[in-house]
Amino acid sequence: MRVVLHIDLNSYFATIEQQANPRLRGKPIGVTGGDRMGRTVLGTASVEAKKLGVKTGTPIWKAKALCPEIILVQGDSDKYLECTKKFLNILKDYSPSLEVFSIDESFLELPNASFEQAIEIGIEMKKRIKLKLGEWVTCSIGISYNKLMAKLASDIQKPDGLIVIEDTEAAMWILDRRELDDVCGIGYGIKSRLYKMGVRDFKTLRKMPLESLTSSFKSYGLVLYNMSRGIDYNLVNPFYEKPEVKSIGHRHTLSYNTADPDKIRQVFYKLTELIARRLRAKKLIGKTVSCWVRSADMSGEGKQSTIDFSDDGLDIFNASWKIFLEVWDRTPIRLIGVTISNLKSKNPSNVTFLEDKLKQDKIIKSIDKINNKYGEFMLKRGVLLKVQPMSRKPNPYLSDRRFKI
DNA sequence: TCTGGGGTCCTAGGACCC
DNA sequence: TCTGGGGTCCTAGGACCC
Repeated sequence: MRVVLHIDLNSYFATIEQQANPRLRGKPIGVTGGDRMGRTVLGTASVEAKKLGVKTGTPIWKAKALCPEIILVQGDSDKYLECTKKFLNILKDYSPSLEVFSIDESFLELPNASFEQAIEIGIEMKKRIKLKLGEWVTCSIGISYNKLMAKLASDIQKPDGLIVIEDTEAAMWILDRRELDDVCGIGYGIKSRLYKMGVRDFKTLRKMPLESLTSSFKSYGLVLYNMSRGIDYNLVNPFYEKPEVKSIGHRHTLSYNTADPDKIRQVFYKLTELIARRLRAKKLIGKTVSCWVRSADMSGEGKQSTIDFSDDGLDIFNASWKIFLEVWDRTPIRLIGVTISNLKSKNPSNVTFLEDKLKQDKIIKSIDKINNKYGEFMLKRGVLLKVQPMSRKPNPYLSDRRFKI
């Protein structure tokens, strides 16, 4: 039996702010991003604010309406990252199998541990987190036999919880008392599709034949089928094996809707330059530029196109602006988003690896071609002589680990 | 005055090459 | 001249997470 912990820092940004500033403690606070007015939403609501119906993601104007005494605090991402590092350093002590799920959530797998030992570790962890990050910083820990149920378990008791779900029987008992979208992997879209099929809870979902789920949801049908039974085969992905970023993007909601091309172009310049700066900081270049536009009625449209690998803001601007002009119907727009994906390292050593691989691929192809034509043995020897100098170097693609570092 | 901003993953079809 | 099938790249679109 696997033992997986999910550790969730409660109202993270808010508790960090309350820890840093005693005057905020015990009060409803909301942590905001950039601007405090207009069309922005809360990054985090404190426990006190949550009690008054203000949730993370509530628009600021609405938070003020629900809770006029709410104190808005400007968020400080550097501070949170520093705290997260301390948090992860504590978790690392218990197992190398640590997956960083987000800035305030992690999975930890304890090989060869019992649930009793996991509970002890959980209690100790909580103490150490408070000691290191401050008395106000609490976490909810879920312990179970897979990631799905560990995450659900940590959600049950907030703040400062510790819940264990030991087996599938307990899992199903709990699932039957939760909403479909309480589970990680079911969001608004899938929930409403299930509702239309007459499935409103996990009990009913469990009765659905696998075939009818796969016919509606394709491969995700099996995931749903398993979910309703508390089954989840996903492994904990250790942080040191996590691949590099796959895409870098920015979106921005304008402070007011506009159809003024000059204003919009200014935003594009800003977004694309920000993206390019981040690419350069990570020594990456990207190939696919996507642009997404949201109209005043919240409907959206987007497209993508490919460019030559680049980390130049102007290249990204040109590509995204071109897409925008194709997509834009000249009505006022609300949001602009630009993302670059298909990234690779600008690092020359990696580029030579890449070229080596391309060359090797070509050679392998020609070997195969010749062999298919003339038979396996005779001609292989001749071609292999040519490959020799190249294959003396270990192929980095044979070892995942090497390639990722 | 409804609904931010950072991401990831998956599917499917068409183009193109061998 | 009429074909199969595998693989890769590109694009669109959908769904999910925090």
